[in-house]
Amino acid sequence: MPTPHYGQPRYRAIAGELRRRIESGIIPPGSLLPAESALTAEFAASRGTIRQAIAVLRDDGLATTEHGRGTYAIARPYASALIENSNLNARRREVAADADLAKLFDIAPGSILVMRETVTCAQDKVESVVRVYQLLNGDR
Amino acid sequence: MPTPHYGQPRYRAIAGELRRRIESGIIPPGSLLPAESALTAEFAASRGTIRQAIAVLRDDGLATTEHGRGTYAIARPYASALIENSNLNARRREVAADADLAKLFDIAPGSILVMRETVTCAQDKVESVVRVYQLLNGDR
DNA sequence: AGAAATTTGTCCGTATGTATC
DNA sequence: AGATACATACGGACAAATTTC
Repeated sequence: MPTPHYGQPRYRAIAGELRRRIESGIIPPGSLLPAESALTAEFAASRGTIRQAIAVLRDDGLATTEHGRGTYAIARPYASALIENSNLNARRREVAADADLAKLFDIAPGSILVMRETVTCAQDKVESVVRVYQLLNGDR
Repeated sequence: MPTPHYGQPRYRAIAGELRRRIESGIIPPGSLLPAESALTAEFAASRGTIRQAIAVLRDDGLATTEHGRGTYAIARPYASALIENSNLNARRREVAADADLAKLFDIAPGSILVMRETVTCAQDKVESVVRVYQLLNGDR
């Protein structure tokens, strides 16, 4: 199919469906989601779209993914935040501006900023952590 | 989001930022750059734009890409000298690791890290603040 | 212990539609 | 009109971690 993104994109619809299954217990916490290949078949979507949907779940803290294993459902929709994701690059968070950031952005300390964190690894070790702070105006 | 390519197109600005990280050792030679998806998130740009930026790096001999693996930084004996971003201010500080950083680097919270802070401006306004954290000693 | 299958990670190329400069 | 950019979506291929046989 082409790409008419009327209303809701497909990956969001799929993410919503998977979210329902997790939160309703159809996919119990700690269990594996169906493999990407299975979801591809079930939703008749491309793998990229499925992976996008799963990324939404990860971003919402509803799932974690392990290379070669699969994607696990997570119990609490919140609170785990960043902890399990240290092996994954780029996460978006909203944080309070510290004094320095407040001064730079010319905002009040404690105001909310968007932070994106990227981890660069070399030889199994964390090489550097990059944190990008931005105002959260027109972001999606 | 609109498309204000004031002066410099976005993909060139991103290429410039990545170039800086490579040439400054933030992304050491031989290591992998963050994946396209990670860069997409960090720079809040579309995949096409990120790929364009990486293409610039390849073209400049600063990176090579391997199918299925990723994009590697390449050691460049030359100094950049040429390219842009005079509106970039970087400074170096030593800071204590917060809980997240400590976990990522596998060090004790409160340990000292090097932080380099870069402020990028657009039209007199602070657009984003980038903080790069690295270990003090065993740097390459 | 080793090979094969499974599964996720990443990149490649392409395509459509929308919007702005 | 053309260049830039975003968001979405497809299909294919190779790489790497894990599991299974």
